[in-house]
Amino acid sequence: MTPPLERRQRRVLTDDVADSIREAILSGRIKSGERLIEDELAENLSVSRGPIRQAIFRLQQEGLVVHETHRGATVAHVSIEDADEIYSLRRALERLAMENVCLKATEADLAPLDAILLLFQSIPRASMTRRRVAELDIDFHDALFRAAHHGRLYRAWEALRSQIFVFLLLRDGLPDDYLTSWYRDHSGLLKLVRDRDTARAVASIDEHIQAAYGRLREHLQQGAPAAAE
Amino acid sequence: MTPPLERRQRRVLTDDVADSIREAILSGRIKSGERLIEDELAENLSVSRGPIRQAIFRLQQEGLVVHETHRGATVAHVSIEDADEIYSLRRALERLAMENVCLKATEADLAPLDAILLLFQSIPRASMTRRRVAELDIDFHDALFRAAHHGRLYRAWEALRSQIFVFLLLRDGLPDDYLTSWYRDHSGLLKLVRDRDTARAVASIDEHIQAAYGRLREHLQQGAPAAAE
DNA sequence: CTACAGTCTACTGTTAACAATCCATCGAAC
DNA sequence: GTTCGATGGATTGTTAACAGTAGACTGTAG
Repeated sequence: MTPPLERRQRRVLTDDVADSIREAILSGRIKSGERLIEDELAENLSVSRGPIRQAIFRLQQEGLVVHETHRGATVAHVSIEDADEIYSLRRALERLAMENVCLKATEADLAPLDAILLLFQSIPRASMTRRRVAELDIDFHDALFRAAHHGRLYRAWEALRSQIFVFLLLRDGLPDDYLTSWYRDHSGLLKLVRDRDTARAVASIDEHIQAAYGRLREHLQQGAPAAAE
Repeated sequence: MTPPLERRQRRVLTDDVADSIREAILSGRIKSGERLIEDELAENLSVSRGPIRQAIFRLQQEGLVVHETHRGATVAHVSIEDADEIYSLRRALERLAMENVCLKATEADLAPLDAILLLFQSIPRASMTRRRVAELDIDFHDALFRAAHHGRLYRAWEALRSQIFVFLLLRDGLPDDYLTSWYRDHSGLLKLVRDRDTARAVASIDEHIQAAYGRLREHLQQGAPAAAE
């Protein structure tokens, strides 16, 4: 068997820029609705406008940014209707992903999932932050999508990933039972995959996403609007 | 009711360039696997490399082009595994679209669908080309996705649309029964939507996509490989 | 005070020149 | 002959200057 070592994509300025801006948005340093001015960003990051523009288009593709011709880019709002769109699409994608994972994933594909669960357990609850859980959550599902061996599906997921991350960061409390059920749910999913029990795995992830959406809806409706205007 | 006249997005050079290159690929003027050289395209289209680059990234997003850092872009191949990916993802998307259409589409959203069916009937069979049917087919489904009022779903569809179009163009025959069933299938779908019969509409479009995939598979397996190397 | 037209500024869209990278070619060493 | 490393040309990544647009601002008329 040929070792499948892929050509490592060189990192290019646009990549760094996109990471920086994404991080600034996710960390809240740039707030929802705020304009992204190319010159300004170029100055801050000591880079010309070319890579900035490309990065902005990429972030638009990720749904973090809205771009209008001749009017510039602004950080996207996330309303409750957006949550509806995001989670309904996510549900369809994760179902398909799960089918493919059960069918095609090798043990090597599943190793990262184990690693994430292990990492989760190794972190003392006291030092577990909302952000940390969100990262592990996204990483877990990302690994799942990778394990599906379905390039186009993975790219559709990429267009949603950051937006989901935003929602995961919204809640600020970290109830103890949430952490327990987080581990139970995810390791349960992994177990079903290892059993290659496609039907139940799909049903289970469907339920998983729906539950997440339910919690989010509840939070959005009672709490403040999703993001400040 | 406020007239929902949206701000019309100004067309910008990148848009024209993307259209030109897309058309060149779809019409076969640039063949699968061929390189897209920025300078060359810039010269041909009398435009600088900036818009060319953006257009290439957009086409990559549409799946028509593969881009590698420092190595340039080439027209994507479509193999039988790609067909698998494309149609499985398409199936998931169209199901979700159909759900939303049955739930949310207004009569105004459905008018374009009527128009397409009417147009189909108005074209004499003798002058019906493979390309023409393919366009009507894509337009029909595009209108369906629009009617779903689900921005993110629509964008996921956009990332697939051109690739599906490529497949539709592959077959060269146009059997008479294909044309009859084309009309029957599509008008049947529209009828179910008008009845707001979500369950059957979803089942029906699912079948519709699966059948299309079946025909494609058959063609790919017996005929030549999907595209010349 | 409100509505409208003209100007002005800040910003995006576009261009062309510059820098860095890849890959094919060639030659030398083994 | 084959493998390895250097050289050069072709092509992409990056930059900075130029061109055009949208929206704010001013002033004027009603």
